[in-house]
Amino acid sequence: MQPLTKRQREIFDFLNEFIDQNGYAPSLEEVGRRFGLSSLATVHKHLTNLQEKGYIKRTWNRSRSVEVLPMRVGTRAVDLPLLGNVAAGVPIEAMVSTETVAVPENLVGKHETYALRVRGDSMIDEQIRDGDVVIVEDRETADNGEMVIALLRGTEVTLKKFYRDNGRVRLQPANESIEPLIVDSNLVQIQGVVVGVMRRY
Amino acid sequence: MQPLTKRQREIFDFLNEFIDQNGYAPSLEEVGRRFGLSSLATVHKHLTNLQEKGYIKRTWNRSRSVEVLPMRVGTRAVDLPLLGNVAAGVPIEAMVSTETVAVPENLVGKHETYALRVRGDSMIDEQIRDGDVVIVEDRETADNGEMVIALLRGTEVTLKKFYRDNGRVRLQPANESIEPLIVDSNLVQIQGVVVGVMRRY
DNA sequence: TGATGTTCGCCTTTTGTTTGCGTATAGTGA
DNA sequence: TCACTATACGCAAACAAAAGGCGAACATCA
Repeated sequence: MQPLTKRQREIFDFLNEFIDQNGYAPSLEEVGRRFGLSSLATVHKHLTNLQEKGYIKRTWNRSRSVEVLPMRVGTRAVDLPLLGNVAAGVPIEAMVSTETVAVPENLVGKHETYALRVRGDSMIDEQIRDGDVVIVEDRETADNGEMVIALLRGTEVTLKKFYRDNGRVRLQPANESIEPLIVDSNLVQIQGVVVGVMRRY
Repeated sequence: MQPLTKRQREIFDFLNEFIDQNGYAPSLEEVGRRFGLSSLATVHKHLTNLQEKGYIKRTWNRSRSVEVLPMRVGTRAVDLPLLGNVAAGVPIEAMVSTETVAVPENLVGKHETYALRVRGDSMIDEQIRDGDVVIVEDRETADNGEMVIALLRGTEVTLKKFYRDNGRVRLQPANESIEPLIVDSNLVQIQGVVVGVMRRY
């Protein structure tokens, strides 16, 4: 990013401060007053320079439309909907609020993807603990060993590892104290496959 | 999201406050009364502007149907440098390549932050497995129970949980089969604190 | 029917844009 | 080193558009 002149730096800092304090951007007149500038053209030119150097963004001819651009331009992230909580055996508990989770886009594939918060320690043997967020890809098929969100007999929802066993399906829990489940493949419907985990301390 | 003008900000703040307090949105008349506006058209225009800028949602011709949309924050991700591998007991193995990891910015605090790939299962009891990426905040102090990157006697580097024990320091491994380490606090130097974990399947 | 939201025309104030002109300053090529 | 040039920085005035406001008529929902 291009370096700023002294004056530009001062004005840029003021913009930051003002927006942070008031929740809206200053008008040209307000910027001018702060720096003792009697002409709005001067202010206008400064803002244009700041914009050309990539520090701010403006919408043309809109009042107080200055936005400060974040300097660290990293990779993009995707906002995934946090659809609900998942715990072994209990149906997914839909959430009321429309919460979302920011996820780096390299974790997201081409399918529809959403997030679920894990409740309980039923997946502890797979190093997934209470409170973790799992990233789920919306798919109807899974490969052996993948962790899936499975719907059993149209009611029970679980998070288990998936194995195909000649005609039947084995759902292996990730907790020693829970027995694996072997059922007919037409009784189990896969809702999604876990492609990632995130935890925050 | 487009920035607001002064007036729009005031009205938006009032909407938030009102909904928060009453559980339902104000009518146009109520908004107008609050700001001393005699014409409902004015209020209506303001709400339309707020809607166009993406701050609120309305259902057409429905009473008190204003909803405040959740702020689009943290949609960005930051590229953190993947500095190396960390395993219990072995010094951090610096990586040659300048690899980076995309991390949602709400996982990153105000300190310098970097990432390390975990090697081995020494942290398995903390649900961190081989191959996981830990997000580390560059700090020199830690609170009890935080997971730290610690440098012992200037050579040995480990990832352990940190406890202060009257003048001494206890470093608790996250693997039952490894003994805790109790040392003088001047022998251990904290290099960073783990603030997050990410795994990819 | 009463409360509420929508739309229209018209007005004033606020704000941003543009043009023209001038000075100081820092770098550039001869 | 010196003229040349580009850029930053500044002023003033004219202009254009958005933002903010009014009242009245109209539509819609419960």
